Amino acid sequence: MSNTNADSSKKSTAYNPFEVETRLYDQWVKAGYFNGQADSDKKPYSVVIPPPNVTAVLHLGHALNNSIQDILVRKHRMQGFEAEWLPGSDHAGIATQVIVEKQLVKEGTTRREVGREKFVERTWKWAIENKDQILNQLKRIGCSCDWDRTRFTLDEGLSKAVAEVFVHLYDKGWIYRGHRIVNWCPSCKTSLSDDEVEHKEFDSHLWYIKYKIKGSDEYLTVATTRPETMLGDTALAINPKDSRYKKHIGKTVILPILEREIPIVADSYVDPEFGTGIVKVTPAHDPNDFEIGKRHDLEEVNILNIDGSLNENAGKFKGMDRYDGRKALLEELKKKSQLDRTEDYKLSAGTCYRCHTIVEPYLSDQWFVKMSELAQPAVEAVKTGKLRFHPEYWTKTYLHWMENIRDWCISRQLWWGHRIPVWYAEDGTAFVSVERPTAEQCKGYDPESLTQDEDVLDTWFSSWLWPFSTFGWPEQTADLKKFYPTKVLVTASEIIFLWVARMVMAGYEFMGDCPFTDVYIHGTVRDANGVKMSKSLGNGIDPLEITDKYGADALRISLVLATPDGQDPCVSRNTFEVGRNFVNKLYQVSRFVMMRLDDQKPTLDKLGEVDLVIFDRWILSRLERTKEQVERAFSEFRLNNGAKVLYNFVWEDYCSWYIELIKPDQPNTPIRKDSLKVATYVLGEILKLMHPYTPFVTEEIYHMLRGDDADGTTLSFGPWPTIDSKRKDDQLEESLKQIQEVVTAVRSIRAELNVPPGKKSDLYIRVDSEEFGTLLKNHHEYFRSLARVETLHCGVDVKKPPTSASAVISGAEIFVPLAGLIDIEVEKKRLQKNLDELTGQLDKVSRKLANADFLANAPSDVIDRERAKKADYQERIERLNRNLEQILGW
RNA sequence: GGGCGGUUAGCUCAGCUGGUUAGAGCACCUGCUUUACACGCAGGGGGUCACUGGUUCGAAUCCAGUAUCGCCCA
Repeated sequence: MSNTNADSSKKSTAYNPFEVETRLYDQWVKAGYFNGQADSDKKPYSVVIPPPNVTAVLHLGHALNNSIQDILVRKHRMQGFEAEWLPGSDHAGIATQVIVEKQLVKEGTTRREVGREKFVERTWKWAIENKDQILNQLKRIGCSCDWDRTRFTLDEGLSKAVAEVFVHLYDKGWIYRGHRIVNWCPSCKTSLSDDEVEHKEFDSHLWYIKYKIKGSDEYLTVATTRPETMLGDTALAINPKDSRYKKHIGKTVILPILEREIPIVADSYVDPEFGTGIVKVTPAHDPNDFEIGKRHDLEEVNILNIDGSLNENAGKFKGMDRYDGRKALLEELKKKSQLDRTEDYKLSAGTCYRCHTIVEPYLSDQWFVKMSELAQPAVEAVKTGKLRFHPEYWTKTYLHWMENIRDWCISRQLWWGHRIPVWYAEDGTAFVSVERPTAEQCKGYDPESLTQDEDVLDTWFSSWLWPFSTFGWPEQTADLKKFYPTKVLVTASEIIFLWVARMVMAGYEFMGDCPFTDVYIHGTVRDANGVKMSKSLGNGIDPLEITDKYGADALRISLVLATPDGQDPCVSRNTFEVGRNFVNKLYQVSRFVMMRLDDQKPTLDKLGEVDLVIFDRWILSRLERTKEQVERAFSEFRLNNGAKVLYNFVWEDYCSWYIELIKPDQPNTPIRKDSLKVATYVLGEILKLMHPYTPFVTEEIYHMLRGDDADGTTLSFGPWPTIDSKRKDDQLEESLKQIQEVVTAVRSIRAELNVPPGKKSDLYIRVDSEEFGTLLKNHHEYFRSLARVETLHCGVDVKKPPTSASAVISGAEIFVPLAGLIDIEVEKKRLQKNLDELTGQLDKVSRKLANADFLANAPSDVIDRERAKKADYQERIERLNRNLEQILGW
């Protein structure tokens, strides 16, 4: 911001992504690059998108999730796979219904007033208007989805799949209707599955209530966190082994306020340590009490309406909200002296994952899926390695849940969703069928007189079929044949149970095969303070705002660079500068190469016959190493690593060293022809390796370099760089490291002694070996401008020129004559610092080598290495000392 | 209460099967209108690797425990 003046005085050549990105994306879609072909001979690589809710707008979590998928899909498309990335969205039963209901309330009406048919119609309208919003936003960030195959969980085909699955499981006896305690959200007015409930801690109290024993003046005191449920108590329970209360078993107590007489029962569920060791039993409002009630044949008294208010069973509290009722009831108990005491208590309570209201355990008739058998093959899949999690440790979480799996409550008291395919006759006889039963199916009953179950199915009951219902199941389509099973599922950890595990079960049950082989779990995006981004906190960053500001490529690569394996990325607005800068760097170096190419035709895809100098061979060696590391990163699902490897290779090896090395001393002198070919070829490989991460800028540069018409030229189909290990040369890389050390040493001297950058200086190097000397002499034309060298003197018996600054590196002594420029104090400090460092290291290594145990036990190559180190340190210290003494003599 | 993960430079993180001079990016300091790039170049400062104990010739790395933060499950 402070250099606005500099910006305006010089025309900026910075990369401008906006025009590029929209233009290229249109081209790609028009050309059909993203459309998977079911009849292709290529091996499939298919991925289904975790369908975002129709209610969702794009947030950074989506951006990260979909960037990762796009990177994987694009890479495999380049590798020659038939890539298919199927997009879509899910109808999000509760969330969507809540939105439309709110609209109705604003209009002064309710869904019941409007009626089911009209309400569903209206919700559809809303869904159609909104369901493409987030998918369109994904286009902005460059996702290469097959848009022609976009699906919605309420599409006809997918709905048919849901009904088929319901009937299939019902026929197998794995779907049943039960009178059970479920999690009830009084705000959404529906049941929730266990996995849709989030437990949170609250500061609350433990209330001690006194129950009078009938026919006595004695009281029994009970501790409870939910006093209002007392109104539904139908017993007190004690542990049969609890000697304190044994004598009361079989007696009855009088329920305060309602004055109902209820029994005292013995049940081993009761924990004598908790509270007073006596518990109140409310079978209709607590899952454990429900079980106790079953065992003791207790009455179930429901005291709540579906909105959480107290019903007629609550006596004088009828009509009050549950918490107002609690207050009133406590007042009343106090008045009657039946509230013994109140203690502070940390309460863990379930909340609705959609609206965060505290859920109530609620007794009702619901449909359940029996899970134990379904889970078996899903457990096997992981144990046999057929299904792998990345990072691997998620396997444990998955298995733990699978092995303790509980039945799944799938009915929801909503109107928006797949209506349960069950029809009832007036006498309650139920018929389960994909469509309304025919006369034949419901023998004896008039099909028209049947009424369909009022409830709809859990949204996850449709999304667990997503990997195959989207490809046409239950029809045996060509798509299904080609693209199922999919390859990888990419998601955050929050929905491993809700979605991933269930998909695996459905895959085995209905397709006979695991729906994917790899599950890639990435972190959840947090803000700079490590707090989860959320709408309610308002700490989110809009990915489109970032895209507008920095471009989609910058957004993508920044996110990936910021996301460590399996950990949560902490992201702030300037996180994205990293990617923006990187994209620009790539663009700038490409501009440079292009300018130097002039009319030469670039050799982007292969190197051809070239005469290589050492630096050419070096960058080619580094390139191969980079390819290997990138490939490894992909195979291990460590995209973050892959991005870092590319970042370093491009910035350090390619831009800072290679391009600078081959740049001629004088401006406007052409670069050595074959080195330019190498530079161009390496750039081409960089573009390909980076294309999955930053598709736009790489494609744009590719077009620019080729100079041909953009149409029909694309990196989308590769070729993906292949590895040529023969080009790797460890020794060569070592030699280059030495040259780099020389350059760095000279630069360091010049910088620390404040030599004006424009002033060149001579360079004297005393080398230990002729070999090193020859290497430096033969190539000094290349590095002399990097070190600002006027004349190089190099050899085994070079003498230190008077008043020169010095540096000591392995195998060489470096002298820079600086008559009149040298500050003795500064130079002394420099050398002394260096000396101190080396002395410390020598000390360490000497002690090691003086240790007889070390010499006896360590492998010989380790010992040799330590000895070599020691010799090197000694040599360098000696030289530093000599140089220091000389200065002192000045 | 059970399980999982983290704790390495001011910040965000690398560091694979123990032997590296503990690295990178950002931030910071110094210098620079150097032939693509100030969204840049060069140089530099900064870490008792959470703690304690153990294994080992040798531990950031392996083991045990403690502390602390986070997530999941109950």
